[in-house]
Amino acid sequence: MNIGDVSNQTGLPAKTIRYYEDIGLVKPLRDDNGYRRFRSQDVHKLNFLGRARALGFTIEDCRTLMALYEDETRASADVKKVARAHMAQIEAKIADLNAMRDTLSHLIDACAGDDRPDCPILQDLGGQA
Amino acid sequence: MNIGDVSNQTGLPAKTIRYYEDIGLVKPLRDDNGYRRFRSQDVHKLNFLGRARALGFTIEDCRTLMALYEDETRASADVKKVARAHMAQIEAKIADLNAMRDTLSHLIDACAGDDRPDCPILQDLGGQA
DNA sequence: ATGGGGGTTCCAGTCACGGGAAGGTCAAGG
DNA sequence: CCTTGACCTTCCCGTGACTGGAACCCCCAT
Repeated sequence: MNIGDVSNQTGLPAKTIRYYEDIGLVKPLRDDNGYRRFRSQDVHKLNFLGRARALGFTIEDCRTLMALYEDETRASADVKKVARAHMAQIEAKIADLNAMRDTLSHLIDACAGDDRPDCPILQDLGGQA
Repeated sequence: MNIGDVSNQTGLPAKTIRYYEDIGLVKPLRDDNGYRRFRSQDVHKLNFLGRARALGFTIEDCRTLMALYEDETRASADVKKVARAHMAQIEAKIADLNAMRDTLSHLIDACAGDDRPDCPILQDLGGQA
């Protein structure tokens, strides 16, 4: 399989797949003409990576998870630890964003949104809250 | 005021303040020795920027908001528009993160987290959901 | 004179790619 | 045989909003 087919099958852009090879996440073979040749196990790996990335794991997390995936003697505790650390990050981010949203929501509600210059949003940013 | 004092007053790292000058958000004067000299209006601007950034506005949004802030003839509608667009982005991000968190939460709950290799997290990532 | 705590510039790195240039390869059609 | 067009290759630059660090200057106190 060439990179275009793999891209279609996995939904990952060809650029991304090349990048993943660059950083050693996947190691396709090469044809005589220099084209990458992907085996089914490569495609499987890429699907794994795509799903992990979709869950927000960093590339380094993905590397760790892949290693665990391929290690038959792994302990599921190690996987869970990575997942929990990541979820903590996500929850922290959600909390941040919720705080922003709440503040913004109040400010937006308080703003007339007409052609006059008075604006509680700018007042708040300017420090006269 | 030198940059260190401004940094203390605004809570912004000196590096960040220099960066804001670089991209034209603030224009402090210079002393004869080359040191930046910040007037109170510069400090005020930096506080404005700090608050806007804390609400998650991009630098470009900040530039726009600052321009509106300094324009006495602005229409509050323009400010509100920027704020609403930003809030939409935030809500989209929250939705994404909530979806990730929910999926992760289920997977983490399902994982024994012991010394055995069986792991529903890896199974899911591997495509055997 | 020396030490320490300011300040300055500039360059490189972050993260996970994306855009685009310049060029090689392959299969189909005229 | 030639061309066209769709592939593929590498390489380099840009993203956003900074952060770290090197190398150097300035000023005051001891």
